[in-house]
Amino acid sequence: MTRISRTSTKPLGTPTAAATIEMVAQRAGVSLSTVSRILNGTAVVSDSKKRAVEEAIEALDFVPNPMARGLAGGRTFSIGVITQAIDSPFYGVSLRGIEDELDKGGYSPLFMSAHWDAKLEARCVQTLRSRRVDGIIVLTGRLSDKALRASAKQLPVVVTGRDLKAPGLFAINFDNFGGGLLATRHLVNLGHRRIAFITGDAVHPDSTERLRGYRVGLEEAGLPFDPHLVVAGNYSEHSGMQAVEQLTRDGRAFTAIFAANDQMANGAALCLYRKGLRVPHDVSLIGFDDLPTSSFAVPPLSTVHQPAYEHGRVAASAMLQLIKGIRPEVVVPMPSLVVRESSAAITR
Amino acid sequence: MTRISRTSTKPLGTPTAAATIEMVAQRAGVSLSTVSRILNGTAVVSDSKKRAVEEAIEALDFVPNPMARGLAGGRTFSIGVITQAIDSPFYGVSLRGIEDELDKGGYSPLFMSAHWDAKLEARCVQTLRSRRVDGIIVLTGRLSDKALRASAKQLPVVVTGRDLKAPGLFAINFDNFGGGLLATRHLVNLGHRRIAFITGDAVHPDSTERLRGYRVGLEEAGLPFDPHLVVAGNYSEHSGMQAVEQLTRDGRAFTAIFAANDQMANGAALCLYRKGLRVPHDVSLIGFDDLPTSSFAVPPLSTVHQPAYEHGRVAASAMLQLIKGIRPEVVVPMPSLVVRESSAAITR
DNA sequence: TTGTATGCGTTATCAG
DNA sequence: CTGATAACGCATACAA
Repeated sequence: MTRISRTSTKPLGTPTAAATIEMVAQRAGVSLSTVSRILNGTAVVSDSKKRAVEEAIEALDFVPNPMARGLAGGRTFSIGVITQAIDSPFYGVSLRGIEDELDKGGYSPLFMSAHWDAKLEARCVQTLRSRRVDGIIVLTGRLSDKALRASAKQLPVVVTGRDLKAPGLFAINFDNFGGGLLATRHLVNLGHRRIAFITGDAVHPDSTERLRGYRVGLEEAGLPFDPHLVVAGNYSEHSGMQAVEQLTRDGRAFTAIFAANDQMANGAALCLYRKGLRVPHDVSLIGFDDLPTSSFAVPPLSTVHQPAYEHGRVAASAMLQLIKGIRPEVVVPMPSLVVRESSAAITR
Repeated sequence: MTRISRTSTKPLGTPTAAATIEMVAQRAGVSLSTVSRILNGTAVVSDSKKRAVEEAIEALDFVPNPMARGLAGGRTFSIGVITQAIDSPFYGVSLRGIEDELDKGGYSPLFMSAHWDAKLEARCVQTLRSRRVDGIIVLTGRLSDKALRASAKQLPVVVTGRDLKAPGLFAINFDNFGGGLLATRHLVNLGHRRIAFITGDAVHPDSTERLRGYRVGLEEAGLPFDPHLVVAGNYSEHSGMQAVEQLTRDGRAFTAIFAANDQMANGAALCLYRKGLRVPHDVSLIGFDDLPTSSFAVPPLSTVHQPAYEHGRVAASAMLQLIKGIRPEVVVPMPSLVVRESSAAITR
């Protein structure tokens, strides 16, 4: 019977009894603080001692205890990351970018999902703060700018998808307008004149920016803006389906659809399929985001590529700089058009 | 653990510097250790003092410092979670389950991606241990059973997708065989007699189990097993495409395809589409996993539903029990058949 | 350049 | 039941 007992007095043969700085110092024949200095590069240390310490560290397989480090130094080397859903197909990629970049700086991410709920998001911030994270990265949250500013007074904050300026706060916005323009121009160039637009969640600035890109794209081409061709979605596949449903129910004539994200484009594609409308023969379709799965959709989806992984890296990099006390300087990656098989020249 | 602050007259950001136990003790007129006891339920405390302390905690908006707790108590209240890719469409849902369940017990997950690389995975374990996590959950990793057993000697380990028994180790396996059987029977019942199978990564037990389900399903129906109809994939969309490519290039006759996961099924669907083969009219298709997006595929994909969210919850729950020192007792959720529109009765 | 001493916020071990 | 007090492992002023 294999029963785990925690009460017993360690009969387990612990191979590595977690070395401490003290042990390292002893083995290297130096003081405890010298080891600490070498570890943190806090001060210059003689080469000989340095070598001795490094050897001891190696030999003892020493790894600093983050807990003690945090307690003593007031830092935890962990960054809270608030995302809306840890299983989001889009943000997931960004999380990886954050993870990778943070790791370079010796930091670890602490992910929390807010599920698109401002209240929950505020709670995430609380929890994160109670965990004493050294900073918080918010991926396009629902928190008010005001709340964000308040948080930034307590600890460094990086937020994506907004334009915002405040001390201790760094906002990174991506060119949603440009992306929207790109997509619209593509459709226009293909000869489409009646292009429907499925919006994202109205409260999202990125959604309204994409819409603006659509409007300007139309304008550029001298095409009229028809409000009836703009239907509201909420970034979910389901809303994409409903949007097409509404469009056809209302008898709107259109030859192309620009969905504010790939998920809605997929929903739209399904609805079109159900109605016997072929993509792209009967209606062209373009999305936004370029989810990893979009190139395998049937047919492969034309879309606006967002470098989500880079987004994550950039955000993490900004945080690292913020922590170091320097004003972040980052290059924000631009969206680009990806033409696949869901969009084609108009046939009628 | 985190208390939601009531509607008080206090403005948003608490400018007060993080309250400590000492401050609480002072305000409540008791000793520091009494507060600790109440916080942890370590011993019985008189009701009067208890009330006083609770009031002080509320008033000071006190939240224990995890760092100090970790240092003193030797615990961190965080659980390492090793997943293969934080942006995996399938595991992402499980992560949410883990997150939610862990939260109930006052624990936080620390996610790490191993990218299907055993070496990297071993490093994740190291990093996690250096962070002093209280336990590690491994989602279907590549680590050898031996390595896992070794880790379990140091701290509680929960692993999914394996059958394994060791002290300090709890393995949760899901019924991949049953799922494979379900899918195969479905196709057989639809009248299909030449059913192709696209395997997952050969090193994965879950993949081979699904294959076994396929074989037994064939057997049950008195159908011959044709090795030529089994083609190797690696769980990626691309490999699904290649598999169909190979099947058709070799001129194999088949009326249905069972892919060992939805991603490969999607790849297969795309390849079929390119070849002018309609789903399900010309060939029926069924996947495995039931990704969130699968119900919006064109056409919506029939598949074997895996309760991934529950998987995560179950794993986390097992970990919590392991930590408490009790032998985990969990109910493992079963897979179920989801018939959508990619599978239909044979037409020829 | 190096070592010493103090403190970080809790838990745990003792006596009362 | 309750309260001192010693760890916990490290960073950091302060000395040398």
